[in-house]
Amino acid sequence: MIISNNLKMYVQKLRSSNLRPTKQRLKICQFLFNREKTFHFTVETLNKKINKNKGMKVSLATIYNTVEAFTSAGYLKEILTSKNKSYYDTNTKSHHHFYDEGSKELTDIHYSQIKLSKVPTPPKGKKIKNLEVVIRIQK
Amino acid sequence: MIISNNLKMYVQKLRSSNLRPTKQRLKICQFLFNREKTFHFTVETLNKKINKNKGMKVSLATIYNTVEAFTSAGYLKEILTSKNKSYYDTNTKSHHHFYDEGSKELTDIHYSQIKLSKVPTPPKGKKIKNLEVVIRIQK
DNA sequence: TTTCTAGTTTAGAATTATTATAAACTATAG
DNA sequence: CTATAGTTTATAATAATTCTAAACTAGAAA
Ligand SMILES: [Mn+2]
Ligand SMILES: [Mn+2]
Ligand SMILES: [Zn+2]
Ligand SMILES: [Zn+2]
Repeated sequence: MIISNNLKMYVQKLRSSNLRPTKQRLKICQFLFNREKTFHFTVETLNKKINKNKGMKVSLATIYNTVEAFTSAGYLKEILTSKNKSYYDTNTKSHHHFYDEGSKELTDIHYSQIKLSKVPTPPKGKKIKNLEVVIRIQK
Repeated sequence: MIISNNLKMYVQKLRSSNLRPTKQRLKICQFLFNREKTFHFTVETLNKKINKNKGMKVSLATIYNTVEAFTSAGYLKEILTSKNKSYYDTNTKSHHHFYDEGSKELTDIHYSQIKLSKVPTPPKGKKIKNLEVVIRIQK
């Protein structure tokens, strides 16, 4: 895969969600999606990594806006683990996580690695939106 | 059960955890623990309910301090559900929850109501701290 | 190509949840 | 009763996030 091809791909991807392919968004796309493995992050860590090298600076407000836009568009998934801080995941498929309370890091658990053989029915009028497990681990 | 007996009980309970039985703490104990069913709350809702009636006012700082002290003492459990807001539970036994994204309310699921027939081993050097499931529900 | 405009970026202000500070108050040991 | 460590409280500080409004820009239309 060649970088320029990726760029074109991201332009398509953004356009298809009615998001203009700005240089900020493309930079964030390259950073987030041009990788082999799942990436888990907070806005704070993403901001640091995006603005580490001396290229064009992306403002913190734009990082927030973009993460929100990408989540709405289905390119990112929000993972609820930690109180007071939002975590995001480039793996948008349904899957589970380990959450390390020490390092505060998430690790994927493939969906098939956890089997829920008994699940309660939700209260009437309500349906299950999501059944992903977060297993808290520590030393 | 008579209120005055409860009061004595809470005095014991607090003393046994090296917490002085102040009138603020006893008021919060009465409110939280003198009830049949599990109570789920945030600091915001607890503060409102404690200070609704025209009795002695308990400051927000004390609500925070007390919830923290009771959680450390094992009288309350923190439930991680919502980003950016801490939820607490008077049911300190290991159990699961429904979390309604609309009403933002928690409902207990008894531990036996969910069966995890396959659970991955944690990364080496790490152990599972907690395996409680939060099932997100919506209309 | 230039023009127009809605969408976007940005710095900074505002908001929300929580924690820290430090002075006044109080439970309780002696 | 007195001393003192623990507690409460108003308020300030911090952290994460959202809001605001002005400057900027992508891309449609002229
Ligand atoms: Mn917070
Ligand atoms: Mn927050
Ligand atoms: Zn993941
Ligand atoms: Zn519960």
